[in-house]
Amino acid sequence: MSNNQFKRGELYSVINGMASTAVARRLQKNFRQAGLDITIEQWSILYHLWKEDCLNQQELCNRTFRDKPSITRLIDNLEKQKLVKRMPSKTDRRINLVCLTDAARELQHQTIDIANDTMNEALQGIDREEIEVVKQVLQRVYDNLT
Amino acid sequence: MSNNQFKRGELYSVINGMASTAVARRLQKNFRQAGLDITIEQWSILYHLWKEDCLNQQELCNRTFRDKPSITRLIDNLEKQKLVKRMPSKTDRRINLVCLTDAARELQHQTIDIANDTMNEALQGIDREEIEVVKQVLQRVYDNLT
DNA sequence: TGAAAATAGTTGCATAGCTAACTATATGTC
DNA sequence: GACATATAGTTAGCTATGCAACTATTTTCA
Repeated sequence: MSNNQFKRGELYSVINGMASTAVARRLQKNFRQAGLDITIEQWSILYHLWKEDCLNQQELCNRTFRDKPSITRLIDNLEKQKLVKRMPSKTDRRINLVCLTDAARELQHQTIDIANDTMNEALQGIDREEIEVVKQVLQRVYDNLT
Repeated sequence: MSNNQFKRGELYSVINGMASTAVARRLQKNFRQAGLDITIEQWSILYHLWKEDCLNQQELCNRTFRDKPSITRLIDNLEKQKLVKRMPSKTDRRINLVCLTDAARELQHQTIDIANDTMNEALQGIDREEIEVVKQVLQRVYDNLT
């Protein structure tokens, strides 16, 4: 096979594995070192609820790019840890609203600095315009496939 | 919290979730539609072996950014499907060399077009320089954290 | 109004991820 | 040569992911 044929595969490798894995692991490690018993996946759910509380599960699917069973189980685990509570919607009985507890609101203050520090570390030496390009390209990749 | 405080988190969200999930799912779907019973994770192992056969497991860890137990199980599953074979190294008895079978070599031809088509679809409307920026930024993110 | 289609969420099953603890072999040093 | 240390790989336990099939509601429309 020519080298050319592997260019795309290599890019797949880059987009899919490397950076995201490294960032995720570092963030997880930094949470743990701060004594916070929370996974980055759980954090990413809380992150969206901190921006807008009491989203339903489908909305969390859309915003986190996960499927419904994944959200069901993440919410199960977050409920076990008393960080969120499922509240049945009054207008549509199919819907669960996922609402933050006080404990989760407290967690926001504990994690936001860790997340910012981690991303600053990850983005060291990369300038604003490059970051902008990455965001736009990844957004377009996503749009191309959905 | 100010909007500013969430900029980094948002970028994390973008790098970590969106594009990579979308590409992975599409690739998986395209494999399945072609009747290929293989996961993208398994494919990514084969991808490295097609470039260089008979790597040991630790080397596969390094090249795929996975940890050792993950590789152990991926190789377990690939062996079950008769796509690779563990060969004990003759010079160092701690080491397994992971070598392709004929079936896996055949699979290369069946999957390479699917992978290329998928990446072309994903990268539609994105020009070469932008792709270059993304690759370099993600590489630097990785380097910053390792 | 009543049957079909759409939507929200759950459950079962398989794969994959991470950490920690473990075995086995190899290396380095006194 | 022997003991400490490093390295390769495996196992166990938990969380997370994806798909398919399922239940329960709501909406659509003939």
